[in-house]
Amino acid sequence: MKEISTRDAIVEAAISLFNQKGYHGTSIRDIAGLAKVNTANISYYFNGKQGLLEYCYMKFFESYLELLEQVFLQSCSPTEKLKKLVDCIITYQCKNPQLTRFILREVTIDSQVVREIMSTYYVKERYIFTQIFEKGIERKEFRKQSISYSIIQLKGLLSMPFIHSFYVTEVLHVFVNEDYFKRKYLEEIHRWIHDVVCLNEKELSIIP
Amino acid sequence: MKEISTRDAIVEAAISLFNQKGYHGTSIRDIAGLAKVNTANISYYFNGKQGLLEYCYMKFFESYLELLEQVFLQSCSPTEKLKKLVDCIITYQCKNPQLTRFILREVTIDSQVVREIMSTYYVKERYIFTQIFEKGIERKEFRKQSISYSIIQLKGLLSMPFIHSFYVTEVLHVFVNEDYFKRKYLEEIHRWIHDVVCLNEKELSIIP
Amino acid sequence: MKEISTRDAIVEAAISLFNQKGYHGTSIRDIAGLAKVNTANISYYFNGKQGLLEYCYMKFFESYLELLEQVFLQSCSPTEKLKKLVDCIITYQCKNPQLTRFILREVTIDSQVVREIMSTYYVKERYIFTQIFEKGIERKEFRKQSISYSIIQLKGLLSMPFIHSFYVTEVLHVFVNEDYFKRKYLEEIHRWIHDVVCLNEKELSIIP
Amino acid sequence: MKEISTRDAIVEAAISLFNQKGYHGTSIRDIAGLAKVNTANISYYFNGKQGLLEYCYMKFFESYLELLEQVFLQSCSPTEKLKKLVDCIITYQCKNPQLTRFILREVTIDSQVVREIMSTYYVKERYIFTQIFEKGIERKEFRKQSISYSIIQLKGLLSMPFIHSFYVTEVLHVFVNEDYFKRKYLEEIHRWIHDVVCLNEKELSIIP
DNA sequence: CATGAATGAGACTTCATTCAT
DNA sequence: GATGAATGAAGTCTCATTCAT
Repeated sequence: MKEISTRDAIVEAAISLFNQKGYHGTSIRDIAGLAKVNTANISYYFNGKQGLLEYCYMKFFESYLELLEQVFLQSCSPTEKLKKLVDCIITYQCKNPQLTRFILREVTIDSQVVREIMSTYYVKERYIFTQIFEKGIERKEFRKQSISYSIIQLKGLLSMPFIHSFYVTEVLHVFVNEDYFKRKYLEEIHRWIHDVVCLNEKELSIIP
Repeated sequence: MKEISTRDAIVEAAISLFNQKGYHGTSIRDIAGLAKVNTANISYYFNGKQGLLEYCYMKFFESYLELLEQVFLQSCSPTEKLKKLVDCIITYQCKNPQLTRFILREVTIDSQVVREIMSTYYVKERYIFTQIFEKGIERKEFRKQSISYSIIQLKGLLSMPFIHSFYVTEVLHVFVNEDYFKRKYLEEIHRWIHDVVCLNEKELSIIP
Repeated sequence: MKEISTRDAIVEAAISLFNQKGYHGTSIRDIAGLAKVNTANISYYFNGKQGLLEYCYMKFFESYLELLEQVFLQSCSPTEKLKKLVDCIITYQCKNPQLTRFILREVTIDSQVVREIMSTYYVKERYIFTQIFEKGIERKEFRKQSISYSIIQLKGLLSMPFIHSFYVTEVLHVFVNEDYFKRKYLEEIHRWIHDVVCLNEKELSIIP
Repeated sequence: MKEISTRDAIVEAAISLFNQKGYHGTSIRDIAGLAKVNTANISYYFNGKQGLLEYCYMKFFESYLELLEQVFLQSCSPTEKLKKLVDCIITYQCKNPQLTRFILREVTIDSQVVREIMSTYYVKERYIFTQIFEKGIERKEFRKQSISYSIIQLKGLLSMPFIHSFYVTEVLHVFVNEDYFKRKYLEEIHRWIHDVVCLNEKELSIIP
């Protein structure tokens, strides 16, 4: 069996601890301790703690956006595409709950790196969302709506159970890591898409 | 003019900095510097940095829950009550955007204090939400639904623009602190209540 | 009933805490807290923590030396006088065990104040001891001996149970504050005086 | 020449300063300064100031008790054994006067660590003393006596010149670090053993 | 590739003291 | 005579990083 590499051990430990205690609340000693490697390796491999954080950002956003783009390029109706996108994101986040939570939290703090992420990854993400919404409205599948405000809602729905996983578990007793959650929650978002984003029959019938 | 007290100056500075850089990313020197007071005052008044954090938690949640309870006791239909509650929360959060963001972020990190908040304030909040949803379902104003999953969505919608205010501003160019935002976003949540939470006519007509 | 004065409350608290935790290990807040007075009073009455310490030194040594001098002036044989002195010192120390312990410990640390105490009080004490020993030797009540070395022994015997009261209680289960201890221990020192300091019959008989 | 290790330099400096100014009166900056090393090394090697203190305790008591046990296991008469023990202890203390003084003083302050020392090292020490005294009494070499009270006296004699070395030097002009002192003072304690602890001929002749 | 020693910077806290009241 | 606010200094400790090995 291949032993886990020092590098990977560090990343794994870092994600776990950044998730639990936040970036600033975690020391590289904690990380090295959990990963059972020497502290100096963190500087060696990632050029310091900051570098390790940036690596985590990259790890998350590179895959995340690749996923988005892949779905975006598929040819299907806007409604279908939006649903697929949502499935995809929830699936990705369910697979990486710790990384997701910590990134969603950390992205909340203003810093040079975060600004760069905003202006690259998040702008791309917005582009994709916007395109879908615009096409949907144009094709009369979607209700006329402020796309920005719809994105706010969508992102709220998509991130809530992950960033506040602690609340969801402790207070609502809903377990995000169970498969049941994923299916059920996707249904809920699909309903939101159908009832809030799309034109429903009632409204349709009003239009002459 | 009344001079601002040392104590209040500290709280104000703390909220601003905790919001910007996170609790762990902020030093008491930063806080004391911004508040233009001596560092030792933080220990003097709040029994240390941790105490200052706890004071902020209390400051936020005490008012927040008082608000919720006030609305909860009003006598009106569940739909009305839910709308009023949402208005109330958004108004409160708009008035205290920095405090809100930092609390929403910090509550994400597991710690003894956060567990206590979960088991007091958040449990009360859930109780209020649950009561309203149950009454709404009972009275056939609301669709039959999993209340927990509805709360997840609602809280996602309510918190998103505040916790991710940076994203909302920089990427979507929506300005949370403008009055326009509040009116517009409330409309959106009302729509969610109407289209997703409530029984709409279509469904009603199906029921014999 | 007369209420205990602020001043006295401070002294009492200080002695107790200096005894327990040492001078440097005690903060004036601790003292003020125990005495239930405001911290500023310590500076007010004693001109700071250092002043309070010096007051304690004085309180101990003034009475101590007065006692010694009183006994010294009595007219009786050197052996009797030495015994009386010992009784007196042990009685004094038994009455003020906390003060005694803390002074005996603190006097161990080199500082300006301690040097002054050495050169006043301790020099006087030595004078008294020396006089008695010299007279005793001269009168052939005492064995010929090095007075300095005898004083070392005597002071060791006199201070041990007080400075190491903790050890005496915990390890040897001898209770210094009981009246039995005082009687018993005085007997022991009297025996030391009789068997070690004095010329005993055997030796006497050798001398022609 | 072998360079002194950082670790050893710290210990040496600590002993010197703890001796001079007491544990609480010494700052780690002082220690690091004297040892000419970085302050952080103290936490690095000893896990904080408290850890350094505990190391000093161990350093003293481990050797001390090893010595005692070694002597204890020799086969000779109780009187001889007691004398050897005393020689041994005085020699050890003369070799480490600073460490001895500071330990004897610090052990005077109640704390968790001190309690542990009492219940391990001091209990062992008492056991050894007690065994010797019991055997001595049994064999009629020693006078019938309260062993606890004899131990108090013995320990008083053994520790006095070290814990109060400052007094001994300044007031009595006896120099503990000279070889003459050691020989002379041992004689004195031997006399105490002979005249106070042992049965002397006079008393022997009384017993039928 | 990996380690342990060592460091300088900076964080939090406590302390003794002062001052206006 | 007594108090509570406020402070500057100092103390301990942790942190991220570097370097020789």
